[in-house]
Order: sequence, then structure tokens, then C-alpha cells
Amino acid sequence: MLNNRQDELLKLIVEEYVKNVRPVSSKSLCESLKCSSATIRSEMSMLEELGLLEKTHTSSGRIPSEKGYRYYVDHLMVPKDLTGDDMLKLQTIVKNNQLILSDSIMKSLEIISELTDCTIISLGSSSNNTVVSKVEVIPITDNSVVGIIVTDTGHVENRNIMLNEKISVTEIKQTVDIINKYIVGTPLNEVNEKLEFEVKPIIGKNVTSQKKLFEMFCSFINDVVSDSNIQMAGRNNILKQPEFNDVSKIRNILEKFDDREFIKKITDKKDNDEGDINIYIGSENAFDDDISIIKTTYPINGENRTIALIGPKRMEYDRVITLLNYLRDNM
Amino acid sequence: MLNNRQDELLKLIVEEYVKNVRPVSSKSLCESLKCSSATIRSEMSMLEELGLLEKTHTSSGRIPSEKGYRYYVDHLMVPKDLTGDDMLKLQTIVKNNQLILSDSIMKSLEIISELTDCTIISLGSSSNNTVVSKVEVIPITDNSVVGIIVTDTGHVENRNIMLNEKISVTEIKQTVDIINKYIVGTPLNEVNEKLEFEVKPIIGKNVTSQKKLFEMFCSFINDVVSDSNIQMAGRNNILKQPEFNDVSKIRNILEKFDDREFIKKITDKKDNDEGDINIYIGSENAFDDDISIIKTTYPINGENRTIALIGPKRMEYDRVITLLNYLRDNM
DNA sequence: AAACAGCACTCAAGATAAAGAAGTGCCAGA
DNA sequence: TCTGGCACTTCTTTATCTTGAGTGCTGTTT
Repeated sequence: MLNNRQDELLKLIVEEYVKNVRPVSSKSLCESLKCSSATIRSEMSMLEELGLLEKTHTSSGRIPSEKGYRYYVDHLMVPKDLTGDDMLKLQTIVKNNQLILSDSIMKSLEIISELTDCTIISLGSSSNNTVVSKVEVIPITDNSVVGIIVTDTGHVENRNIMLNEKISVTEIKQTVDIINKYIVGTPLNEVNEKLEFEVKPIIGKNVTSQKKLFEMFCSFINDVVSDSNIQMAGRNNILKQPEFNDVSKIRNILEKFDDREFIKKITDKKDNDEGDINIYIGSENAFDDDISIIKTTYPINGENRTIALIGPKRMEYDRVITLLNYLRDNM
Repeated sequence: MLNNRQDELLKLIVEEYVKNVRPVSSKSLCESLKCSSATIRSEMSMLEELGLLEKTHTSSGRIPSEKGYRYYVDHLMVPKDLTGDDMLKLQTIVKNNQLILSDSIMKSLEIISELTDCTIISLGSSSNNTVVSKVEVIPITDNSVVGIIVTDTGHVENRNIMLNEKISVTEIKQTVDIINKYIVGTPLNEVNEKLEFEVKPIIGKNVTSQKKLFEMFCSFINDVVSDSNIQMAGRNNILKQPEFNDVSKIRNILEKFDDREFIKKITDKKDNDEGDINIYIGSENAFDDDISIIKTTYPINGENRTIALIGPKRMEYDRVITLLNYLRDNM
């Protein structure tokens, strides 16, 4: 491993580079390390040999390599206390009890995205513990209805459903009553099975015109189950980062934000500790080599929501993590 | 006004510039206009004197000025037939009758945004003709409920409502029944009045614990009324346009896309002909001098939705307008 | 052995100059 | 009224030079 001074040096370089976005010179660290620039230079080249530092050209200062950031995050970073300013802004939301929990967390995430100039994505793996609270089907025209599903977390999904044939209001009510009777209280991931094996036979006994409605509704609920509900805050913040001044790079990233399938994959990665904070630096994530993702999960009303904070590889890791921890502790 | 050749010249320059994003030289037009470059140059300087053309520097070719685009759009542009390719892509959606009207129009708009590399915003002035179809309040926890409002256009709005005190299920049902009884069938813009003067007195007679629920619900419905439902397609398309290679410019525009208040103002502008296509070139709109907006309204289920197509000032006006007209004709 | 001062070397970035290309404007003649 | 010809302008590209901020290395000091 590294000696004390090397640790200290790497830490200084990461933090200096994160702050100024400029290769860090040996001279600029003399004062902090209380030794000459020559000494620092020799240490620097050792760290470079170990793959922890890089140069942008032969005679440039050093910047942290991906491995350098990893080492920093794993060994050097010390959790920072929240600054009064950060805390103040967050508290106004946390303390506001006009909002239900999930809304107030979303608001907090918006604040954090603003404070850090990062993008935050919140996505729920709703199918696990969430339970259907209510199903509604409301007639709109002669041959179209709107289907609504409400879960016990207060989440509402709706879809317009087109029917080939005219269905009477009473027929709709019949179908919905049957669905409700069997489905309310069912966990989302079991709804499919129940619809297929318990509800379908019963519907079958009734008027055939209900079949179409039932099928459409099944497909709707299917989508709800498979569709992790995605929320995003600070989508454009990446544009503020000086290293993203290349339009094609920005475009690449912004298009990934809009790609639901891509975003959903963020949840896929299984990590050692659920609930822990996981960090994916540069090529460790699929976004972009210059991007890091800080991922964690919050249990909200029994639902596990994944929170992903997306920012430049050159990120204030300590501050970001402190903010996320503060949010968890004050939930 | 301009003579025939000047018309032809301006038309050629606009269309050439739109295609190649490069100042157009006199020489490049000799063949099309069947005269020498010197002749074209003298015509060009006349058009420049009239403010229809501009130069990027003293010895550059010409580009259309804002006034030039305006003249082109008002007098020179001829509606183009749809290319087979464009039509094909649109038709697969239009002909799909699994979707209700508003959904299929949204799909079509997505296609158009893709075909034109423009961003399309669809926003509804829901309060005018839309009528409440159903109101629901579903208990989530002891002191929170989710409120749902469904309109006759199949639009669903929902909100989590936090209550200070515990309210029993039957009490909620009572309140909702009263609200439903008076509100269903009411146009959105009259809901407020009705709630205040007809429903409130009745609620007042009942248990006080309902008051809070009623108030929260009023605030919710208020927001629904004032909130024009915004949909967006191709948000990142602006990044594909070569003239937007400046990150600060892109940021400025993308941030406006996320600014609901700003977007809503698009509907505000009153125009001569409702239902007609309106064009705002460069400084004629509040977005950016290099951006044009093509705006029109579609009546969908009695609701007037505003469609705004946002792209570079250097836009294929004829094609875009043909696409929008085709969509209207095939609705 | 570790730290340091000194010096040669490297590279990026900015300034300046020159050459070439792509235009225009204008004039005189058909 | 149109056109060919020519001088002039500006952008673009390329090359050269300079400067400044760094490093790497070496020999000396502690």
C-alpha cells in the first residue's frame, strides 16, 4: 500500500483537481505537504507508476486516474459534515409535512441535484412489496375507457384503453368489480398470476364483450408491473460541467437519460450491500468514461427506490455522499 | 415588391442555405437562374439593401436574414407533397386503431419530431371545454390520501394529499360523494366557483374533519385547472443541429424546455386564425434568435391542443408544414 | 537513504506572418 | 440589361516563434 505522505498527496490532488479542473502541479502542493516540489515530483511519479495518477502531456501536472479516484473513494475520502448552507436548504423540505414521504424525498433530491450540479434519477422496483389499493375503469367514449391503478404507496398509473366494441357502463362496472374483488391487496408481482388463474375463469362465465376489456386491462397492468416508475431531477445539469463542452458527448449522455431501457439497467446491477452507497467511477458504469454514478436505495413506504446521482467523474464525492446520507438519516 | 427573378433568387438561397448551412455564393446559382454570377451578384445586393439577405463578412456569400425567412414563408414557399418515406412512417401510426385519438396524435408527433430533428411540444388549454368525468379519493395511510380527477378527454391527474388528522374511510367517502355529485359534468374552468359556492356550504354542515380534505382537494383541482398538461417529443433534437454547437446556447434552450411557465406562454399569443399554422421566426419568439417555432392547434375530443414545433431558424419550413397539415387532414 | 536545488527539456497555447481560396463590388464593353 | 474581367476583402490554413508552466534527472546536502 501507500505510505502516509502518498495517501495525503493523492487526496490533495483529487480534491484540488475536483475543485479547479486543472492538472495539479508539484509546486502548488509544497505548502500543504511541507516539502519541496522535487520531493513531491518523485512521489508523484511513483503514484503514476502505480496507475493512480495521469498526465495530460509529458510536462503537465497530474490528474487522478480512474484507479486514483477509486483509491480515493475507498481509502482516503473522509465523510464531510454538511455545511450550514446545504443543511438549511435541505431542511426546509424535510420539515415540510404538507408532503407525503415520497413527494418530500423527490423534492429533496431536486435540491441535492441543484446543490451538486448532478442529475438525479429515482426509480422504483415497484413490483416487490407494493400492493394494489384500487382499480378503476372509467368510460370516456362509447368504445374507449381509461383504466386506473392505485397502489398502497399512493402511486397512480393510468392508460387510455380502446375497445373494438361498445360496452355498456354496467358491463364495465361488473368487470371492474370482479377485478377489484380479487386484485386489491395483491402484490404487484403476483397480479398477473391471479388475473390469469383466478379472475379469467370467472370473467369467462360472463358476457363475452367483457373479454376484450379484460385483456386490455391485463396488458395495462402488465406494463405497470414491468415499468419501473422513473423520476428525474436536474436533467440538464451536466451542461454546467466544464469537461462536457463537446456537443456530441452531451448528446450521447442526454439521449441515455431519455432511454428508459438504459436507465432501468441501473437497478439491475446487484451490489454487496443493499441500502449501502455504491459508486461506479468512469468505465465502471455504462454511461460515459467521464461520468460517475453514486447509487443507493431508500426504503419508502416499503418500496425500495433506487436513487442514482449522475455527475462528472470529477465529483465532490465526499459532499455528495454526505448529502445522500443526511437524507437517509432524516427520512 | 420583388420581381420574378428576385423571388426565385431568394427562394433558391433560402432552400440552399437550409440544406447546406453555408453562405450561398452567386456562382453556385448561375445554372439554376440561367444568368451570370455578376448579374446574380447585383440582384443579391438589391435584396440585401431590402434587408432580405445578409453577409457573414464583407466577401462572403449570402444567407437569408430574419426578414428573408419571413418573406420566404409568406410569399415564396410552396407546400411540398409528402415524400413516400415520410408518409409511410406517419401512416403506420395514424392507421393503428388500438390507440385513442390523443395517444395516436402524440405518437405521430413523435414521428414528426424524428423526421424533422425538431422538438415538438403539445400543450392543452384543458380548462375550456373539458369536463370532469369522475373524482376519486383513495386512502393510503391513516393521514394521507391520493386524489384523482378524470376528465372526459381521458386525461387523469392525481396528487398525494397529506391530512393533519386521521379521517375515517366513511368520512372520506361522504366527502367524495358530495364532490362527485356536484362536480361531475362541470367544465374544468367552472369547478372552482361550484366548489366554493355550492359544495362548500354543504360540506360545512357535516363533520369538521372533512374540511381539511376538502380544502386540499380544492387546491389540487385548482392546480389541475391552471396547469396545462405538457407533452414533449424529441427534446434533444436541437443537439443535432450544426448551428447549435455552443454549449451555453444549448443549455439556455434546454432549460427553457423544462420551464413550465415559459412553455405555457407559447399558448398565450393570440393569433389571427385559430387552427391555422403560425410561424415565429427568430426574434419573433422568446426562445432564441436562432430558433423558429411553428405553432398550430388541433381540436382533439373537443379540447384545443396547441402543437409547437421548435427547430432552428434554418428550418425546412415547407416540409414541416406539409407534415403538420397531413396530420390534421388525417386525424 | 531521503530531501532538495538547479537545470535542461517538453509541450501547450498564444501571437504573428504568409499563402491560398472563396467570395464580392465595380467598371467598361457587348 | 447583361456580362467578363479584375482588384479587393476576408476567412482559413499552415508554419514559425515565443512564452510559461510544468516535469525529469543529476549531483549535493542533510
